[in-house]
Amino acid sequence: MTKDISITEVAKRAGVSIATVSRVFHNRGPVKESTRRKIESIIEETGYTPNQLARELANKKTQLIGLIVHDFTGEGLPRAINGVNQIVEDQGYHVLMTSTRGNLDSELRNFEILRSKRVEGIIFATRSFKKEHQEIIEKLPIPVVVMLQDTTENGISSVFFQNKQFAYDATKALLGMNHRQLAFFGGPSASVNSSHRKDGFIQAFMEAGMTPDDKMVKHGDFSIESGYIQMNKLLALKKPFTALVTINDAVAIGAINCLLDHGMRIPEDVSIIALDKTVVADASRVQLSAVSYSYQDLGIQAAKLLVKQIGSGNKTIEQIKIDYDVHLQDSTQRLNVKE
Amino acid sequence: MTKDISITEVAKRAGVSIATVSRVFHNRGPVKESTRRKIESIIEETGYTPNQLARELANKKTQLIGLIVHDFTGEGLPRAINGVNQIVEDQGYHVLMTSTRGNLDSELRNFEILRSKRVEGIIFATRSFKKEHQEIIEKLPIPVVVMLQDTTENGISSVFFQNKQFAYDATKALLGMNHRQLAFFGGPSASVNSSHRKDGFIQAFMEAGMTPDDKMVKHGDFSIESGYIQMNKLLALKKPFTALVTINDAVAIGAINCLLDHGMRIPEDVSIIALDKTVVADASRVQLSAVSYSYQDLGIQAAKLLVKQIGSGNKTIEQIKIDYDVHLQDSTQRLNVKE
DNA sequence: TTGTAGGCGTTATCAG
DNA sequence: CTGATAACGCCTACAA
Repeated sequence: MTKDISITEVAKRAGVSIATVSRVFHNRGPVKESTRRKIESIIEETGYTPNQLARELANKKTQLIGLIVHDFTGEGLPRAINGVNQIVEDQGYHVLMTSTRGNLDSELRNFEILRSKRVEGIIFATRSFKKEHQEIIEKLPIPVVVMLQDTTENGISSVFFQNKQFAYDATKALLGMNHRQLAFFGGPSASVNSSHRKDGFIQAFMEAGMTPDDKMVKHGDFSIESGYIQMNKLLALKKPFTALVTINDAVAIGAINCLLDHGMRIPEDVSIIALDKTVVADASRVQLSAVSYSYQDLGIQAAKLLVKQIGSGNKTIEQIKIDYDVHLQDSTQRLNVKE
Repeated sequence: MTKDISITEVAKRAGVSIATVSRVFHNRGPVKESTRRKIESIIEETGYTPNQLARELANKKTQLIGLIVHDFTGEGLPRAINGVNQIVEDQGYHVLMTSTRGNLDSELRNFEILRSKRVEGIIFATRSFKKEHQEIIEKLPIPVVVMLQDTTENGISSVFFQNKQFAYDATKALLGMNHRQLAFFGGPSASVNSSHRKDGFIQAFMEAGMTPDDKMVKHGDFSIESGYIQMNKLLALKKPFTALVTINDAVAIGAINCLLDHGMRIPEDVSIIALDKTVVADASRVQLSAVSYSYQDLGIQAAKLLVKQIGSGNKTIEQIKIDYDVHLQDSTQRLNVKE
């Protein structure tokens, strides 16, 4: 339980001025070898650590970046946060974290709080980007990078997944395997990412000259249980379908479990492709065909972009799209066309 | 892109002294109504936000707590972090987060960094608590709470799960169902928590008057895949067993999938109980019997304890054990004893 | 009701 | 080589 000691105290004990102590501590400027040693030994025995607050006040640099997220759970976000932290620490920055529970007021307040803490930049992850966000960000004297949403139109840099694009690709893959009766299990209808994925699904569908049946497009949340429930409802409709696109792997597993419980087989009876692949996918008894993309990379790119903007001082708007892969494994199968 | 403005600047524009501006901003002390309005309008139009650094320097309070974790991923930790953040923000504190990738040097360095940032307390989550940690913590002028390990013996407050106890209870439950040939799938042998759970398993086993067979105790990691691999190895031994205790639900699912792939049935052929229940458990086709405890609560308790210690200024050593439940569901079954 | 001034712990500039 | 001293932005007596 050593108490914190100030540079003045060290100087006093060494019988020198604080300027000299500072020089010794930072190895800069000339110092006579004997006094240097004297000071060093005092620093050692007192356990002196410079007060970063004072230091930061003096050079107007906090080496802090702020992070605003809904919460810290979920399959992907923690990985993204990890990516952010990794990059940021490598650059000598630290992360001040805040969570908002998705509450708009809380989000806006967090921008204020982080600003008053003089963070040098902010990474903001949100499920839905609103005008209020844009307004507050515009007034901020520091760069902001949005994660998970494309905010290019709002004049703000962002790093995000290509939701519509990969949903389109995945759907095309199913169509290419001769499937024509497709279902889609989305997330909450309020989720922007979910609706973009739905858009991709529908676009591929329509380009194939078909009109999607509203009844085949369901909404739930991102959980395994939700997949199970949605599938139960779908089966109750007694409408034929040969393939399914799900918002993520958890929902796919729920759907698969439900199908298996009804005595159906994957992929013989139904082909399934998931639009997100996390560790949960490993739990599937059928190797899941899925679109995958790296949350870690999402965080890394966001952090790199932010640090770059902090360094260059300019706020040019950049847009970074994270790559994805469509992996076809055992849960999808070519449909034999019966004439 | 409003620039940050200082209190001096506001005072200048309002034609008053900074003391008056301060009074207005904090609503304290008497201020003439007209000058108050004048100042308020200037604060409004300049978007003045007090510089927390300067403020904190002046009152020697940062309202910051530090968090040191291995990384931000995993099933449980993000929930714990969420719990921490929730409590801490409610109390007007903020969290400075650092991750160490399990590297000892990095852990020690993070203590120094956080200290120099003058956080008022630290929450440290680690997989193995070492002497080096103890030494550095003892020298810190601020309270530290360790999460996930019992560090009472090291004279440091901690909040943790009752690993040995619940492993013992779970094993007893199986023994109570007449199972006598038990296997145990642990995590990495270096994991302290894993070895405590193994201890509980072995103790229950020995209390029943039996000696555990080393071959039936396996080590891997915490993943679904690891469960699958360990089960494959176990089956290769061709040793009979009727029940299995796994380090967590993911490993249980891997083991179950492997058993199902070998044409065996759960729980008819093997009863399984997992020593941790997270969202992954939902993916199991057989409702998993498992021990469950709240990671969120772990974080909440740790944060509450830390805030309390910061407030009271004393560093009394406290120990908080998180409660658990043993839920017996469909993956375990009473064994019919054949005479 | 308002202003002055010292202090918080550093950094940095400029004399000695 | 070394030491004053003015910032940095704010708080808080204490004076006026």
